[in-house]
Amino acid sequence: MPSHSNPTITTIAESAGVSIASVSRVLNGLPVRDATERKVLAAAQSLGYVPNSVARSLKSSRTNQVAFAIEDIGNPVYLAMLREIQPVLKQAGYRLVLHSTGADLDEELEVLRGLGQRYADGLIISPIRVTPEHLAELERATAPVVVIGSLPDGSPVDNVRADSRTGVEMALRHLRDLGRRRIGFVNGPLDTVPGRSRDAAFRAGMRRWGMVLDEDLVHVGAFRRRTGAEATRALLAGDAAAHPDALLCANDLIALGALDVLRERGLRVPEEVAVVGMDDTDLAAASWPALTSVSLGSAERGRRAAQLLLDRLADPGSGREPRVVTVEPSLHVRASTGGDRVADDGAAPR
Amino acid sequence: MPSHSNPTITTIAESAGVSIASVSRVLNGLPVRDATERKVLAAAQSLGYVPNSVARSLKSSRTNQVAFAIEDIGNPVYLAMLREIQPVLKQAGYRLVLHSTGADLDEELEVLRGLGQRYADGLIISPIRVTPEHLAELERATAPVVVIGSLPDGSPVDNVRADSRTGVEMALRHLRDLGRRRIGFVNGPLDTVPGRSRDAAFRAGMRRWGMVLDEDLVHVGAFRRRTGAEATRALLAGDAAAHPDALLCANDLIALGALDVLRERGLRVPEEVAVVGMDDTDLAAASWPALTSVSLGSAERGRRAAQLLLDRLADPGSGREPRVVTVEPSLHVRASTGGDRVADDGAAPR
DNA sequence: TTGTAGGCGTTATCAC
DNA sequence: GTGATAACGCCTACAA
Repeated sequence: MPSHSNPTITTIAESAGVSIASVSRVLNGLPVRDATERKVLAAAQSLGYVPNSVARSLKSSRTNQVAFAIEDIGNPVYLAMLREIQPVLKQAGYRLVLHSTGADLDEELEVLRGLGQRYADGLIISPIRVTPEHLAELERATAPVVVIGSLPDGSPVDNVRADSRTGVEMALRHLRDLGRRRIGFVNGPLDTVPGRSRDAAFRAGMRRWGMVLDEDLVHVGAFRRRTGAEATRALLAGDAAAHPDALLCANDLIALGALDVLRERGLRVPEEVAVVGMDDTDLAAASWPALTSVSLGSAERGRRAAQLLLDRLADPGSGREPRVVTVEPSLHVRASTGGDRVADDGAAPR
Repeated sequence: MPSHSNPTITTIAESAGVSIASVSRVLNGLPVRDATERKVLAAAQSLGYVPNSVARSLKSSRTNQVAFAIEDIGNPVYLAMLREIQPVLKQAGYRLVLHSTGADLDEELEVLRGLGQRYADGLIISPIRVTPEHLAELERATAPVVVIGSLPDGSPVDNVRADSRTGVEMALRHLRDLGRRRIGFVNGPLDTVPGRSRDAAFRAGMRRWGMVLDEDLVHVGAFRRRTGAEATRALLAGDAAAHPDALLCANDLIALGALDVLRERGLRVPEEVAVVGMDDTDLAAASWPALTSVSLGSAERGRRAAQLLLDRLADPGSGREPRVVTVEPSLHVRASTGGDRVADDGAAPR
């Protein structure tokens, strides 16, 4: 039965009748006489020795931890990132420290500053908004940081971006090819990174494919189901001739709300109104009709971010140029725009 | 501009012209002469000093970290736990280390053993299966552990349980009250904790409410959408008189698969077949018809587990009896059994 | 009030 | 090959 207090190399050294240096050597596989090795291993075994990672970290100044900071893990987009990041880090021998900051900018900055405490060797962060304070903290960060989300050119850290512009273009082109011309757009808040970029993408995309943008068909609310419902009600309020024949929703939750109201009004989807969501979360496949959705590649963004960070960590000779990676979007066509009616198998088994 | 190498209390001491002890005292708010305090704070400020948490941990033998280990964060049940655990720990000043073990029992045991490395002050774990090895490791754990999921009586650690028995009873009673008698059951693997307990709960529940259990209406597969679809097809294969008039599905994903096939066959839900899921995930509200689902209180289980652990951590005088907490289930009635047709707002905004 | 010194558990550099 | 011994950065008796 192993003793209950924690054995250290000193304990083992005494027990085995050697010096702590020899114990350390054995435990680290350095050359040692056979007999010594045996004695040490036997003692370690019988005492139930486990190396203390904190002491190791102090000596090596490496924690073997990487932090990942996001606004809310409940958001499927961040969850998708996390699911990719986790195994990549584990594979490389790093533990994952998870920070969920809430919609609080200060907490986000706090995480950035917290790096100075050296509890982690690096950080992956997907900021809600990028303020000058963010850039200042990134500048002075004492450990490698990778940012998921767009950063101004010339920013000092590695950066993994989505391409919502192209993603929205794909969706609009799909709708145009289906003969739709009166495209409604339901967005989240314009003072968030995704809200603003999706708004810009919608405007650019409409122009790109030569469609007329009717401001009456553009609604802004929250990234929630309720917004989708309310906006859709509003869009269906006036003259039928003015109704949209397609809706682009800035995320899947909004699209679900839109579907609720279309169903309630007896409008057929996609025959009368086609609906497209964004982010391609599990909800898209769960809804009925299943939702066509633009994927901005969250999973891949997570994976790429983790790889960039590991790369930095592996190469101590830093000073390299910050790298920018842009992940390709993709369009997943399902029943809500007339695509495949066979449901795909959801992602998360139990 | 702060120097780029890391200032330590030694650096500050030199810069301020005092001893490291004084620096430490100032930083920890111990009584110091005013002038000293000023000098030290000024030096710390201008050098951009941040205390090194590793060194602190080595000295204090507290890491201010808590580990949370689950099979897969993609599983909404574990995600719900995580979402509750995280803020509770943060509030108490602990960082969260996340382990996703995959379906691998060895990795799970590895996490338990890893506690010996002292990288965390405590652990919350929700094991896939509880083997004798698990119990042995729990016995010798060097830090407080809380297990989410049932443990044999007399196990040495705190334990937060679901009550699937009562949850299933609620669902079956609901179906019986709707006049349903031929209840089908679609389950996941029987060699998993949830699979086994849900099977037992179904059998007990049918007995409890005086309904006849027809083994032909019981199907076992995976906890996936495909299983729901396949089982439902099989259940609808024979004589119409033998078809079930209600389906209890062991999780929401299975229920979605059942809905797919019922829709494909033109069977009305709930009029011809009522459907109930389990776990009450976001998918339940997203589906159409929205899914009635049994919640086993994952969120609350997470919260309670975190509280139990904090409790242990706060009270160094340990040796207290292990505590067992059982969380009440609840039934969320929606359209798939004739409940409210108004969709609720999904959980995760963006 | 302040400084010196020892120790938390490891690793690594010396001599022997 | 092995054993003292000095760090790593911090806290804290103890002595001044």
